[in-house]
Amino acid sequence: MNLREKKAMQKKEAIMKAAISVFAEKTYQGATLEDVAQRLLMTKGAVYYYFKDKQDLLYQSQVYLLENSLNNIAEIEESDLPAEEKVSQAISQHIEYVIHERTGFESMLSSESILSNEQYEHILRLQNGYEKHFDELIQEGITQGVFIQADIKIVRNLILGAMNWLMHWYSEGGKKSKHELSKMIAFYLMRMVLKTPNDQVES
DNA sequence: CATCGCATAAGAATCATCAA
DNA sequence: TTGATGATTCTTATGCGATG
Repeated sequence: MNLREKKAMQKKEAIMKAAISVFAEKTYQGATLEDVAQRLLMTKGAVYYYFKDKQDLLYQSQVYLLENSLNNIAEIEESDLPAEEKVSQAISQHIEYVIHERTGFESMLSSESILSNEQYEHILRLQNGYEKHFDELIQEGITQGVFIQADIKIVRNLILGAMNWLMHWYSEGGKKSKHELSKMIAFYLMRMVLKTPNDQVES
């Protein structure tokens, strides 16, 4: 990727981030591309230079968020941390990202009706890919004997469900920083799968 | 009251054109 | 040549009075 392409990517990223927050504030239908453009002190013509149309902007924004999540978890998976630590990190990192880009993830829930089938299917594939990474991390813990013999799918959905529900109750003004909070939640969720001393004795 | 037709507005998308 | 502009055209939604 040459310099020019990198620059263009940065610009696209900036537009996508602006779009995510504008869509979150005014809803997709309620927001105009002028709103998005104004946030970056550009004109809507410039937005059309980078994106085919409004729907394309929404689609690419969501792909962008998901791909970032995927990269994050893949990085953790490839690291040489103990399995227990990997899952714990994946959880707290997911939480911090969801809080950080809360608005974008919220709108992902309602985008099914807006995006084309192909677009939505691609989003789903990315989500599945993310879940798969999570499953692999959990499996690792089980194989290494630090987690209980759990049903991976159920455990994964419980963890993801708990994390994604967070965006409904999290508030900026809370006492805990998002870092503290994510660590706490990771701690609680981990207890669902971690072996306790009792488990160790049995097996 | 329902609805038809029309005016108006707002937003989406295109296009000629410009500056760096 | 590329990125960006802003005027424009196209499209859709909204209001609203006239008409049956």
